[in-house]
Amino acid sequence: MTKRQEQTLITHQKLVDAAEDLLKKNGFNALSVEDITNAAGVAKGTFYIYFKHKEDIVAEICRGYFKEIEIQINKMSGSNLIEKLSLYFDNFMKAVELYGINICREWIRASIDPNTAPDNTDMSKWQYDVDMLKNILNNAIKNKELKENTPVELLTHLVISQLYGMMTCWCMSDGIFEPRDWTKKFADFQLTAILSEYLI
Amino acid sequence: MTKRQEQTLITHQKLVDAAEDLLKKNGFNALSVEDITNAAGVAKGTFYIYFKHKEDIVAEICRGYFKEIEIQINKMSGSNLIEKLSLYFDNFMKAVELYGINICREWIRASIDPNTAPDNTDMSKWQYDVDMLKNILNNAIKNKELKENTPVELLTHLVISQLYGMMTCWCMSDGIFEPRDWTKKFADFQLTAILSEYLI
Amino acid sequence: MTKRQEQTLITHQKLVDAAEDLLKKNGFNALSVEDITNAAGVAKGTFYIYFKHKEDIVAEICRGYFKEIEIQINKMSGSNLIEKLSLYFDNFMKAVELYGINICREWIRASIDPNTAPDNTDMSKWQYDVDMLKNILNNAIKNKELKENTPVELLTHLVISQLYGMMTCWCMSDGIFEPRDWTKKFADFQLTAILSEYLI
Amino acid sequence: MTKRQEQTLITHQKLVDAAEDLLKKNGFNALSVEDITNAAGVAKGTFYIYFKHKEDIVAEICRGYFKEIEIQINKMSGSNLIEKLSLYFDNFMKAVELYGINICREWIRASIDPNTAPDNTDMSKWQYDVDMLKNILNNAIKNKELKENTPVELLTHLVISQLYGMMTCWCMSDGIFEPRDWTKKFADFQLTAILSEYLI
DNA sequence: GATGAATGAGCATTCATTCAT
DNA sequence: AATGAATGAATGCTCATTCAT
Repeated sequence: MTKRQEQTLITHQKLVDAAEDLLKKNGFNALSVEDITNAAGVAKGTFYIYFKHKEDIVAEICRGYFKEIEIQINKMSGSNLIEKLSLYFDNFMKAVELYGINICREWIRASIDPNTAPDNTDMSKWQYDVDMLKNILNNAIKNKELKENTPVELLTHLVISQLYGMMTCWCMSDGIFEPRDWTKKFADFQLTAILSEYLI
Repeated sequence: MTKRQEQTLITHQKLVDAAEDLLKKNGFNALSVEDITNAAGVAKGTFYIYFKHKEDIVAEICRGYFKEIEIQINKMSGSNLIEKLSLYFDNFMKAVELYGINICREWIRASIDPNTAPDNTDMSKWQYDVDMLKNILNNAIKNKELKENTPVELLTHLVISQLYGMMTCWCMSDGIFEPRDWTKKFADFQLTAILSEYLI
Repeated sequence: MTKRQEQTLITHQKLVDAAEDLLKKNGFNALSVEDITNAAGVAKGTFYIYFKHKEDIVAEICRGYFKEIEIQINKMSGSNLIEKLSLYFDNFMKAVELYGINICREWIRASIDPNTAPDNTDMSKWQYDVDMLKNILNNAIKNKELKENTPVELLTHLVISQLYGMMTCWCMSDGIFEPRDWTKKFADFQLTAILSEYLI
Repeated sequence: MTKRQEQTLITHQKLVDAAEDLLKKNGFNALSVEDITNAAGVAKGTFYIYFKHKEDIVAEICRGYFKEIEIQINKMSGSNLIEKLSLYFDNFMKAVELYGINICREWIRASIDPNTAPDNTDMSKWQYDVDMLKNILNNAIKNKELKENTPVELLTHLVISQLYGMMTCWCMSDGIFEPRDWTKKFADFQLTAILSEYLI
């Protein structure tokens, strides 16, 4: 890599780091391009070399988080279905806690708001999660862990909405609600109840 | 009531109606005080006679919706616990669909965002729901429908997060996800599994 | 008129005067809303109470000038055709000189540039002048000063383009070219030559 | 010519061609250095190796057009004065039509605006035209086609302002006004009237 | 000569809120 | 109570130009 390419990466990272910091501290509403560039120690115009719109840097930050969760999930290959789903839940919520309440608020806000990212034609995080869970359940059918007649779509939605509900309630309670405790209980408790009928 | 007091009520209602309309049509981000007063047919300054801050009118609109839900719930007094909770769910989601996606987005957005309503010292909608559900469960214990050792807090949170998760996913899917179908399935299916252990 | 309406007129005038001053001094390119409001002694936002777009104040200024010319023209009713046209020319150019080179530059610039005024659906100044001249010639035909077969359109265009050409050359020469001298010579000289064939 | 010098010429031409294209398509206001370099397929910085300022490339483009007109004029040597001037007019307007309305708008705009080209110490196009016409008339005096007492300056200005007026009106009318028709009529008609007194 | 990242001044426009009338 | 003019901070984005590589 040439020195120039290196510099480019560094500047890009400085911007992302600064934006992430500010996002964690103050949330999206208080995020301005000028604040980001000031914090990153570059000129205002530099921002627009790397991002076409203000929203794009937020999208990139979120994408980074999603990637990490995905990596975690893919490591869980060996275990059985309930363990897998429990781990999925736990990873999701661990991530949620790690990122902090403002990032999660932004995550929900952006997912809910259709006008957020003009160029963000990526599949939404929500759809992404739906697909990933469906995949896990379909694989379980293939592996004879679940019956053929399992209502994959229905179960997926129940699980997903529980997951997003946990996160949403956590944000609403301003962090008082303890997501991982409840998540664990959900897994131990509700997941078994839901799946029992279809487990082989 | 004097004629003046009447006029006051009328103007207040005109403002609320106009804001509600705009909120449903365009969502919160596109809502400006000027638009509201224009639509209501009053001067800009009049708004500030009735509401100290822009957010306050939104809070009032949401409060109206919550009230309606509460009234529905209170009518359900006769039935047994599972029926009651099923009805609660159904009413909640019926309301969600009725209000439309933009109102719900605003509802979530406002619930999530701590900076929304400066003067809104009301208990949050979320806390309100938590308390109402706890109440239902506690009453069920008193009425000997549920065992004494029922983990009320835990069950409440599981149910609430499922409820808010449904709504959140509905908004995220831009209305594709059908909340009432899934809600019904949740009630028939998951609720029984969760409660069975504690039902007397 | 109430005190309030008076104040409105005053502020509006302050803005127009300030903008006109700056336009005369620096031309359109150097004209910013902030400069205008600073010069007018009002807040930046006040500008947008009176004008939807920056260009609109320029349009209004120009409209003011056109109006004045029109008033002059309408006073000339008694005289014969050549006198009338000479006076028209002279008034036009007197106005040009009075307004100054920057106003005229803006006038030409705005007339030439189709993207200038978003809301300016007014007939263009050029078309306005064309129509006014046509009118003068048509009236002369009615009054038996000109033959029936006078090529009104052709003469109008020759005269108009001479008029605008004078103004344009004046701007190009940065004021060195003396428009009124040349205009007078044009009238004495060229106008007679052009019209002689058609005069009765 | 070395290979390097060749390359230099090629890059220079690529820039000019790209700028000319964009100018014709969108006019000057929409012309940015980045657009030019993108269209030319070179880096942004490359532009500043060839042109000190953005305006300079426009000046060069216009200069190219002027050169062409000049070449046309110089071919006309044999004919008599009226024919020569008619041809001059016709060539001028043929060029105007050929270049298109956006180039002409820019031409006028640039001629009118004194702040356009910081380094452009060239004689202006207008002055250039004035001098060329004066030259033609002075030569006619020398060749005994015109009387000694012909008011060269006056006639020059009348002719030039008619010429620029035609072009200006063409731009103002957004191309509706047909310059070459009117030009021909001007030549047949007005030119003779103006000159008749001085022709020998 | 070529590159393209970096600069930073510049600018139109929005909008919640105040307050004199 | 009602008005609507006035405020002025806030902000996303553009773009000509520079300069290290």
